[in-house]
Amino acid sequence: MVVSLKDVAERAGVSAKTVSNVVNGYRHVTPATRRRVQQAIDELGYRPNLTARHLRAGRTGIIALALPELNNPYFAELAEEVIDYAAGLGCTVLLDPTHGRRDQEVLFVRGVRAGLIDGLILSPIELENEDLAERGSEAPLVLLGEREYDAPYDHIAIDNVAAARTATRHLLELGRRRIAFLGARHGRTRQPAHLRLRGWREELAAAGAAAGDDLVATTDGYTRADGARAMARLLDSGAAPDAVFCYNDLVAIGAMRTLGERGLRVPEDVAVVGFDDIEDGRYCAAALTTIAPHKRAIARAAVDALLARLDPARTPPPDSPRRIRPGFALVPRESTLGRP
Amino acid sequence: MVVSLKDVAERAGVSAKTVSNVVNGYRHVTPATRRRVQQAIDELGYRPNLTARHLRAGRTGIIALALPELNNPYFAELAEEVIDYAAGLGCTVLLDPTHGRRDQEVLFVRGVRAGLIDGLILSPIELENEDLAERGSEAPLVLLGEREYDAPYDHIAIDNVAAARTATRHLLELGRRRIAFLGARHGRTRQPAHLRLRGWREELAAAGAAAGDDLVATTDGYTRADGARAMARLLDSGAAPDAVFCYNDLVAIGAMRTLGERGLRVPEDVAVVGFDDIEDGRYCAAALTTIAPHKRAIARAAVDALLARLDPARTPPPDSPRRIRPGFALVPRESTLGRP
DNA sequence: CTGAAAGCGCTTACAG
DNA sequence: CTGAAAGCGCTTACAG
Repeated sequence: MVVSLKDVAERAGVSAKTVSNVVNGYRHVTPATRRRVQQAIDELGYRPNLTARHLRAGRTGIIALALPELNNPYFAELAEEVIDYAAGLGCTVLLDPTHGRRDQEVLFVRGVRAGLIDGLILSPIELENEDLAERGSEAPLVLLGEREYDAPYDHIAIDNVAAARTATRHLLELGRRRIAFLGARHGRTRQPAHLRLRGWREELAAAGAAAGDDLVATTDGYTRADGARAMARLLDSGAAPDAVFCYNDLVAIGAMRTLGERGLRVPEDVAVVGFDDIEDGRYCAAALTTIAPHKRAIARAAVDALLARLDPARTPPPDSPRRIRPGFALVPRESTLGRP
Repeated sequence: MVVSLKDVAERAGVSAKTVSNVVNGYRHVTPATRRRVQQAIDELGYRPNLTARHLRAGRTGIIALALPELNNPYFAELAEEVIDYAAGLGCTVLLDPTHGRRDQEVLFVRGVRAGLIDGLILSPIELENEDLAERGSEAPLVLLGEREYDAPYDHIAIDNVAAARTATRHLLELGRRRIAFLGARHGRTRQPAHLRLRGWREELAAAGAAAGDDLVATTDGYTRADGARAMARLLDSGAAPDAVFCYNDLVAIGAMRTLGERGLRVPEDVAVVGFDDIEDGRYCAAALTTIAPHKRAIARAAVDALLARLDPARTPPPDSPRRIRPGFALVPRESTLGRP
C-alpha cells in the first residue's frame, strides 16, 4: 500500500542503495541514473519513511518540550520560539502538556517517549528533587523555569529574585508603600513562586517598607481567574494595598479586572506589575507594566544546551551541568506610570 | 549504550519474545519468568524503543496538527483540546506551526513527516484548491476552519455565515445601525474571512442597514496589532461606526484598545463583538461579547474523523468525505450590553 | 559509480 | 508456556 524504497528500486531497475543515494542527494550518481530514479519516485509518489530512517540512524531529530499548558500565553510564546529555532537546526519539537501535574512530569523524567525523542526540555511545576534523583540514564534533560533542583542537569532560568526585586523597586520608586504580592501558592513550603516572593520580600526589607503576610495573597494556580479571586480577597481583607506585584501577567490581568469591577483606578489607586510580558498585557485598558524575560534567549539556550549534550562532537558539553541565566528587562507601562 | 530487549533477554536468560510478552502484559507467562524478566528490566533500566515499535507496527499513533500559530489563543486552546482528547485515545499529537504560509501548508499536504505520522489535521490559511488536487495518496487528511475547498477531505467547521449573522443581528437588536466589519484581508478575492464577511453583509441587507465598503476595514493578519490599526483607520476615515463586528477576538481586543485611546466608550459609543471566545476577552475592561465555537466539539470531531479513516475496522468511514459542523453560541457580555 | 548484505529494535506468525 | 526466524524500511560499511 505504501511505496517503499524497494518499490522504487524495482521500477527504476536499480538497487535500493542507488535510490537512497538519489533521495539523499549523494553526489556521485550518473545523471542518467538519477533521472531514471527520480522519475520512478515521482510516478510512485514515494516518500521516505521517517520512522525507518530514525531507527536506522539511532536518533530521530525530535526533542520533547514538556510544559504545563499551551493556554498560558507565556508558554505558547516560548514554545513557538523553541519550535522555530529548533526547526532552523533541523530538529522537530514534540510539545507535551503536563498540566503542571507531578505524575505527568515524572513520566517524562522517567523516559516515556524513549526511542522517539533524542532529548527533553522540561518546565516543571510540581516535580520534586527525589523524582530527579531516581532518574536512570535516559535521554539528555534540560530544565527550564523558576523551580530549582539539586540534580545535575542544565537549568535555564532568568534571575527570578533579581527580577522580582527590580519590579518591586520600580513600585517603591513611584512612591508606593503598601505593595502586595499576588500569587504565592497555597500552603506549600517549596512553592514555585518561591524566588519571586523572596525578591519581593528582600527589596521591601531593604527599603524598610511593609512586607507582612497580610500583603501576600495565595492562589491555587496562575490563571486570570486565580488573579481575580486573589485580588478580591486581598481587598476584602482590608489590607488596602496601593500596588500589587503579581506572579505573572495572567494573575495581573485578573487582578486588574477585579480592580475595575470595584471601581478602583489603575494606577491611581492601585499600581500593578506583572511578569512574563505576554502580548495580552500590552492591550489592557491600562497597558501592563511587567518583567520581560528574554524569551528568545531562553528558548535558544534551552535548545542549544540540549543539542550540545546530544552531539558532543558539535559542541562538547562542559564536565558539569550548567546554570544559564538569560536576561530580563523591566517594561514600564500604563499600569504603573499612567497614561502619558 | 542504550539497553535493548536483547540485553534484557540475556540477563534474564530468556528469549526476546518472552521479554516482549512481559513488557506488553501478555497473560500467559509463568509468574517466576515474569519476575525474573521484570527484575532484569529494572536493573538495566530498560525502556522499549518506540521508534522500533512504530516501524514494526506500521503505524506510530502520532497525528500531526498543523495550524497557523500557537500565539493565537484560539489555536492554543484548540490544540490543547486536541492533544488531551487524542491522548485519551492513545494518540500523540505533533503540533506544527505553519505561520499561515502557503509553502508550509503545502509541505504538510504533500506529506513531510511521512512514516512518522499516521494522519494530519490541517487548519489552512493560504492553501489553494490546486494544492490539494495535486496531493498523492498520502496519510489521511482532515481540514479545519473557515476556508473551503473542493477536494474530497473531511472538513470540520462551524457554520461561519450563520455565526456572523448571529453576531450582526445581536448588534442590530441593540439598535446599532452603522456596524463595521473589522478584519477583511487586504486585496484578496478568496480571503479567509470570506464567510464571516458574507454573514455580516447578508444580515445587514436583510435588516436594510448600511453595509457599504466604507464600513469594511482590512487587515494584514488577525492579531491585536492588526485590530488596533484597522480601528484607527476606520475612525480616521470618518465612517463613524456605532458598532464593530471583528473577524476574531484578537482583532476585537486591538480595536477596543484603540477605542480607549481615543476616549470612546465601549459599548456606549461603539459596541464590539469578537469571534472565538478566547479567555482574554473575558478579562477585558469591558468583557468581550463574542461568538463561541464549541472548541471541544471541533477538536473531538477532527480527531474522530481522522481516526475513523485510519482504522476502518473501528469506525468504517462513509463513502464520501463529510462536512462536520460543530455548534456555536453567541456569548453576550459587557462590550455590547454594558456593565450590569 | 553501483550492488548485496547486515542490522537498527521491535513483534508477529510459526513451532514445539 | 517459551523459542528461533523473519521482516518493518531504511542506510552504512564493504566490495567490485
